[in-house]
Amino acid sequence: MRAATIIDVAKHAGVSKKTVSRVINNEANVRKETKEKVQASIAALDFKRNPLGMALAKNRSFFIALLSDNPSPGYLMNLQKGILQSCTEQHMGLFLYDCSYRSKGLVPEIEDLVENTLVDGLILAPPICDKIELLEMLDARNIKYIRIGPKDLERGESIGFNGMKSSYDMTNYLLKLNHRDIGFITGHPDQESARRSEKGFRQAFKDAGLEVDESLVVQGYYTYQSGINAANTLLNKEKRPTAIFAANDEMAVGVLYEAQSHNLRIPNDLSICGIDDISITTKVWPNITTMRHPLLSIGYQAASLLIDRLKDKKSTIPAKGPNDATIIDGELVIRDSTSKHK
Amino acid sequence: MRAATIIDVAKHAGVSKKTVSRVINNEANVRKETKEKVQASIAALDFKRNPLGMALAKNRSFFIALLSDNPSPGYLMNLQKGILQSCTEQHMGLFLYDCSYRSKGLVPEIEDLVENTLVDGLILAPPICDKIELLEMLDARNIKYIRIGPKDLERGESIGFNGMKSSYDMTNYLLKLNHRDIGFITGHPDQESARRSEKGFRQAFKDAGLEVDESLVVQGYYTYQSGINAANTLLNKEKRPTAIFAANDEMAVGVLYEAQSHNLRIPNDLSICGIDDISITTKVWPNITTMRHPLLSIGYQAASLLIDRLKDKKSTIPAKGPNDATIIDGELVIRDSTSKHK
DNA sequence: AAGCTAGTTGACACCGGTGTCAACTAGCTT
DNA sequence: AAGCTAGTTGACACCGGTGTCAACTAGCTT
Repeated sequence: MRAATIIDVAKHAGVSKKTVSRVINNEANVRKETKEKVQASIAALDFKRNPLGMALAKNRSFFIALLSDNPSPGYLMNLQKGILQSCTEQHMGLFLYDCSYRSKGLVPEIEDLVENTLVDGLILAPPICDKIELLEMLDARNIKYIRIGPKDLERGESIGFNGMKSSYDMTNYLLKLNHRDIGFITGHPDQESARRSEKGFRQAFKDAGLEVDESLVVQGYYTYQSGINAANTLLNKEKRPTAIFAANDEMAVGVLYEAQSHNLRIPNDLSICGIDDISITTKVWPNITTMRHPLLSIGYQAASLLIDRLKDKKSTIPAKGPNDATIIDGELVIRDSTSKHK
Repeated sequence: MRAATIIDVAKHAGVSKKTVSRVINNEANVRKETKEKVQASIAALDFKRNPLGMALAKNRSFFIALLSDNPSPGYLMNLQKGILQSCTEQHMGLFLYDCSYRSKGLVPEIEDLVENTLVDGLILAPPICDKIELLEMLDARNIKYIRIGPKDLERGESIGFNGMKSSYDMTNYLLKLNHRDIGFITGHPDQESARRSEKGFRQAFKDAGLEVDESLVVQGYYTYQSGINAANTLLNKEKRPTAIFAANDEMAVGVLYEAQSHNLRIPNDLSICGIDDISITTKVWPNITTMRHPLLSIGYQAASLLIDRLKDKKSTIPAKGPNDATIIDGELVIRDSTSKHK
């Protein structure tokens, strides 16, 4: 049994297919009784609009894509969930595309993706959102995008969190617990967020009139393994830190592992904390103290914003000016991996 | 700059658009020099076929959907990754759909999904794959699907792992480590996989000439929290088990948490193991011993199989008969959460 | 050279919708 | 009643491809 088309409905209702189209799209200027007649026919035939036909006619695919290259699966999972939720609500499809930030062929790769799938817009997760060549290509092709947590705010709209404040707040919390020898594991050197969190960490020390022990600041790369490595470095120092603050949870989980391997009791022997609040932080023992970055909500908002922008595609003028970013504050979530230093 | 269409290419090459179409689709019976001329024009104009036009003409969307309702994010993530990989390779799109197995409106919900997105086929993850009403609806609409790890093998093709054997092997491994008081946390009572793993557990005891202590078999639901609850029950017994075997890793992680809350040293005081080999098993301390179920590979194979079947859609006769399942064996991965019982 | 056949090509309709524009209608004003 | 205007409707072309079928062509056989 073939599905009913717009022509079937038109015949059934005794009107033209254009009129049916008007009713479907809820356009004004359709006489009330005509509208009701058509609606009755739609119900009678169980008509559903074919999205492919519409997409072709409207020259829009009703799909958006999420471009990511994030080392923390938990981070991505939450983001994706939020985006998916918004997409489902608004009857848009979501295309996932996992790319490599460092790949030389990234721009042509995405160009291909855009051409082959005809996505209407893109959501760029960090660090992809900071690939300037990519943004230039998208601008040139006039493809709308929303950046999540970008480095600069020069291009397009974006949504992100106040990474510096998160880091500042967490450091303050540790200082308040009387920790002074705090190990800090930085984020990936390529990413601006890494710089922001380090800044927040240093600012908190400064504001407290304290000095950062540079030997306790260790390079990380946002990955689990880099957390392990950094923790190993820190824990083998003659002067071991009493707390380790990792710039994201993925690394904090690595720190926890390494600390337990060193037979340390958490939080008695060592406090550990991270940033993001990914799900694994409440699955490990002990649960990890973190700054909650509401990734699900951010994904949801980013997708909603993008879909909104796609609706009024006639307006080439951006809805708001550049430098146009929504910044969301993190929230301190105290769990069992941190305690007062005696 | 508008993208080149098939008509542009036709004009450029001085042929009809049908001939261009033939070249694109690599059809036989095109004269060699014509083909080359067209290919030159395609290259010159940087032509890319519009997938929407093709989809509409062919009455196929070139999308498949993954239907899931799985409580373990790690399980799903791996499956999804494998499926996505195959889809990307074969130029198919993937639609994710997270539904609720127990929802009353599931069947109409999926019916809507299928109509609104026109997916060509479906991959059904457990436990969705066992929803008979859903399968009947899909059969009636003649929509192809592949089931992953289904209960029965009556309908369509499927791919799964030998859950009974995995459980049997793991139990044997524990027995070989001299464990006798083994706590077993079952899977979700609705899912056949739960029955199979319990069967394997019992068979191993039987084959070893031992008896299962029924008080150590506790109901679980495949979720992290159910693992915690079950572990709590087991660890508070007067006769505490020396090992706990959870029917999936998600629960095993919960067991690990609870055991550590009870101040137990793993594996010295308690051995813990699970099934699946999801990524978190190598992030917690200590890493968890498990049976590797190559979910990524299974996802990949399932998608490839489905896409294959969609290619010869003329053949309504199934490529192979019913009862047609690929069964993959798990592999014991020994890590740090299990040790010999003294 | 005529006849045949397999190979090659294009005209046309179609997939299922939407946009444009002209024509028609209803209800008002004069 | 004629004229006007805003509201309503449908014919037609189009989005970018593919399927069907008939016509044409090249190269062979007789």
